Amino acid sequence: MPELPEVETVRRGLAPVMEDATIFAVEQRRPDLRFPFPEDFASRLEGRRIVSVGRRAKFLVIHLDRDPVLIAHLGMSGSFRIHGGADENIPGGFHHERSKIAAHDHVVFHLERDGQAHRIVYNDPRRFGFMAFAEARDLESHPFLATLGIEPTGNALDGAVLAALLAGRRSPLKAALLDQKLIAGLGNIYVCEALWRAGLSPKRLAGTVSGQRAARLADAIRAVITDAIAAGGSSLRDHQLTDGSLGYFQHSFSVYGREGEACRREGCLGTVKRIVQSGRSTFYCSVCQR
DNA sequence: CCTTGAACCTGGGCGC
DNA sequence: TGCGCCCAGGTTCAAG
Repeated sequence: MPELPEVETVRRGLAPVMEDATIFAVEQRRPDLRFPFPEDFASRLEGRRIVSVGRRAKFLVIHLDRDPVLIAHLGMSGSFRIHGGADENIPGGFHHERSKIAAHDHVVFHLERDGQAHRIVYNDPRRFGFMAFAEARDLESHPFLATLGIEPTGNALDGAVLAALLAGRRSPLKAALLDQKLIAGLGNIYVCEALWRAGLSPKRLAGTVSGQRAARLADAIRAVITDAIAAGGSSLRDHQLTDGSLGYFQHSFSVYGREGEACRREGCLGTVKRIVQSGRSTFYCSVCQR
């Protein structure tokens, strides 16, 4: 899935088309994804104007001109595609059969903006993604968002904050960084990459990271997220950008997916290893990550 | 409370 | 070629 940089890239692709657009029809093509769609999903969206397309951790948060707020998660394989513009039908000329539906296209949002029609298509082969409604005034306390920790973007995540989050934790550092209650938005790829950049072992006890180590790790986390967003995210398997193009950050991976290759750190003679931690692959160099 | 493991799905790649 | 197994960006839930 899409980790934070991929979701942010998707958000930036959707915002120019969705913001200020009116939703004039929603095709919901199955009753559920990971969870059932909310009651009256299509009808509660139809007729609404989109005010903003935001993001919290890996969740897209779409504000409308009145309740509900639409929360969307891409799961492991979800993606949004934008179709249309000048050649698209506009309200009144709208025909369902005009939608060219591909396998696993689960939701089609028909939008009208500045007199032009657009379709936003949500595709998700594995259906680990989901969509939900929240009330704007209770957004922060919605079950999906209430427990999320600090965003790894911006300057809020520094060494002292990170050390406080990790203090006393008995789990491996890798598992702690994946915990969305502590830092919200990191996933398997960027945790591996940040640990390599910081020179810290994924197996180290989380609670042992403090002081200079914590400062280095906080810097590494912010840097890898910033770099990945700047590159338009990573493209793995079926993840793609809203225009169907691919992100480039995967070419910058230092350890992820590089099992058996030489460590890329200057002067390090180690080899990238793959181990399994809590059921998921960890890639790291046991020589320079301690 | 903390931590771990199973469950939810489909599809691609690989070895036989 | 076909089959079975392993693997894949995440989150929720149950149990220790």
